[in-house]
Amino acid sequence: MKNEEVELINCKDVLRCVENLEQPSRADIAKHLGLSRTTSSYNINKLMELALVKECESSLSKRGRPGKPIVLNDEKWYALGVCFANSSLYFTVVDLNGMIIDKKSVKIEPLTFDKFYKVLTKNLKYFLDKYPDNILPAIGVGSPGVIDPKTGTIVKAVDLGWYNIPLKQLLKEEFNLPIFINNRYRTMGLAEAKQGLGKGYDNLIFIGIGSGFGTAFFLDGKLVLSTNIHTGGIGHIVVDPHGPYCRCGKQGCLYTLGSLAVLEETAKTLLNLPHEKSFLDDKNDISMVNIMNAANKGDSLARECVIKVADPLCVVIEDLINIINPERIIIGGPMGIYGEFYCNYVSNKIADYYNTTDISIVQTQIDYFGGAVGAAYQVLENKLELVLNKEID
Amino acid sequence: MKNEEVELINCKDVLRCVENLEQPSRADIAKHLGLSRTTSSYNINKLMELALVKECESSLSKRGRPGKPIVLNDEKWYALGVCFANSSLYFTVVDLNGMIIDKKSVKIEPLTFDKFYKVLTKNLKYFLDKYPDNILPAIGVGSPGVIDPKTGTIVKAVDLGWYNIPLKQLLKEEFNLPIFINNRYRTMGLAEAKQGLGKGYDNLIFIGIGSGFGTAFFLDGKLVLSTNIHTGGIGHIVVDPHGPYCRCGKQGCLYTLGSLAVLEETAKTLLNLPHEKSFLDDKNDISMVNIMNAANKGDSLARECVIKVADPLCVVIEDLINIINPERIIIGGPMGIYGEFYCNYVSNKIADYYNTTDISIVQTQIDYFGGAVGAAYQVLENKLELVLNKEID
DNA sequence: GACATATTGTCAATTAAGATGACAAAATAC
DNA sequence: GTATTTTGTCATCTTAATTGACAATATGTC
Repeated sequence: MKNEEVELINCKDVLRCVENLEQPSRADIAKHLGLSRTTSSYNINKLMELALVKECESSLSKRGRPGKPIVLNDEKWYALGVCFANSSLYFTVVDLNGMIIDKKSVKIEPLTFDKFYKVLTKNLKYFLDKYPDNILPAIGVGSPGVIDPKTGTIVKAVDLGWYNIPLKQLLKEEFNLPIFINNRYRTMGLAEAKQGLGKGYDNLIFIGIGSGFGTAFFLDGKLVLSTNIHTGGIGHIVVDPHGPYCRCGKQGCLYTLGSLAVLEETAKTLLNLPHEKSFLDDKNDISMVNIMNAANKGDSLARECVIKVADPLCVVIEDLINIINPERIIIGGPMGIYGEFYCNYVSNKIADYYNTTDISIVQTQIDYFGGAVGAAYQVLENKLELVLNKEID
Repeated sequence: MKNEEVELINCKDVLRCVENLEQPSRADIAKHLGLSRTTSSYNINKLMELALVKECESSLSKRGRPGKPIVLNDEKWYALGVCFANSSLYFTVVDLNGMIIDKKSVKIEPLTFDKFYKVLTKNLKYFLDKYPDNILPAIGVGSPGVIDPKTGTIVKAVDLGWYNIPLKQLLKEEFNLPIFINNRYRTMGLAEAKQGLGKGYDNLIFIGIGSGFGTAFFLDGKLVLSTNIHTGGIGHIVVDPHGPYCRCGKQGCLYTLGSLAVLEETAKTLLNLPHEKSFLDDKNDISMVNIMNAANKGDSLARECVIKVADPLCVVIEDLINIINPERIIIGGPMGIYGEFYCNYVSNKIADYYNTTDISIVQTQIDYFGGAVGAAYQVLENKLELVLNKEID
């Protein structure tokens, strides 16, 4: 290992300490890493020069000279992240703590790749120009579909009809900056893992549910990149071998029984049959959001629809628990965001079989902008190298 | 990072080069790691003094002074591994290449923990005494049941009636050596990943099938420790929600439909009904091994039995493919070892739905001693620290 | 309030490991 | 036979972590 690398590693370790410990002093960090106070101090001073950390006022003090508490510097550097979801591009600018400084969403109409790319680049330029001295020189992206994070290619996004689009390369040529791309449910999961309901869990699954199903696995504390790249993901796990045929070639997979489309169709069918009075009777638009909201308020017809799509999800979640044994599963994406009753139902049903101290199932806390925050976290994870102008991929 | 650590890391990187490259010279290693030839040489010489590597005769040569090829030294250090399977303890002594130098198996009768522990310690002592100057100061163990590798506890081994046994601590006190413990299917998987059919695959699943089901996941090139520690593993994935009740509380899980016991019961049932002539008619003992062998030879009644337990396995394997997306799945453990037809049937059935260039399903190549070889690999992975007398756990 | 004790952050000097450049050794190319 | 290429090693240099000393600054105790 080169000396240069060693210094980078030490610096990174020190930076991680600042992130993970509670306002540590130089001495605390030295103790935590087994380094000398001198080395800790040397690296902290270097990080201060780079404006990645700063000293703040000491609060409580014990016997002895009080150490100066070090925290992430939230005044100089920001990270730019963008995520495509809900037919819109969501842009966020976050500080080093992942707190949103600026944000914007833009509807893509008509929904073509050309329009998407035009809005994407135009707004990225807008934010890069708006904070010329502050934005870390990189862009984080969350995209729908099957993404290969190494090459930065959208391998396929079936619903959009996009295949083999080298988005990373396109953006790299456009902006001459390092680009970090991952599936949008991976970036949403990253946001939850870093600052949301996944914080502190070493073994975590984030399930994103919208028109399709996506997952982010965190095992032994790290986001697993290899899973679910090329195959159908959990959406094509068979729940009922006698169920409806799917375009994947099998019958009764989760996609055919538990998707957003099934929820909406079920509601329409039930509303056309004789039924009790329902909130949904008044609505012109029988959308997922309306059904979820009605179910949350206690509407029995809506709840019947939600349960119909939640039961197949429970089967797949049980498979996930048996195979992966996560400590927590977070249900996110559009159905998770609006599905308070949906998530509670799944959580309670799983609690019938599994001990809730071993596994908790919770509703996501982040909205559509969360995917963009997670995309920005991909940049934040490389902040030191970016500020030092190291080569990244 | 302490200077000491840096040296260890460099030394380890160099050692890994010797393992992974084809007889590299000092210069090859320097090039591969981006180090200077001086540093590469320094570390190789250090490793030679520790008797972990050695020079061998150069074979092919290009223009210029030929480098001296470096290989693992298979003459000085051995690793001791033991695995409990098939009511027996399997002991192996392997060299640094993982080649078996010495082996022994002992049947445990009666099958109690006291007897197990007595035979275990007695034979470990035997091998430690037999190679007093050669055995790396550590012991690798593969055990049935749910194992927590961090604490080294057998959390539960239901079939044996063992609960919360601190095996690592017991052996540590007995031998005063570092102990590495993992589930036996994890150690079998490790052997396959290191030297068998899993070599070269970054994303790999080993499924061990005997009285129960166990798995070892290798993701992004590393054995995942967190999965399947506390829950039922793939054995309790529901295949048919209307199937037989299981002690896990659910109906139709893999354990109730695809286990060794189901195979044997199915054979007994079919043999009592009117049937074509079968090899099994002559046997007094309708055991898994006999059924598998008959099926391998083409016996139709035996094949019917095998297919009955293979079909549920296929369902679970499809789940695994959808969730994990491995490049290869290796079927091992007793049913895998004897199940040539069984494995081929599963492989062919999966090939109907998935592209065989994306995913291959193969029969294990290692026998019962493989679990002990894998257990020894746990020691080999720490050989440098062990020889340097570094603290391990 | 005075003094002892504890802890922090920094400095100069020391130590250690990787890099550099030179050079002899040992092969092939022409 | 000579030029060319590549290897492994040596002395020297560079760099970053450590050590030990010391001033600064807090609390605890009498």
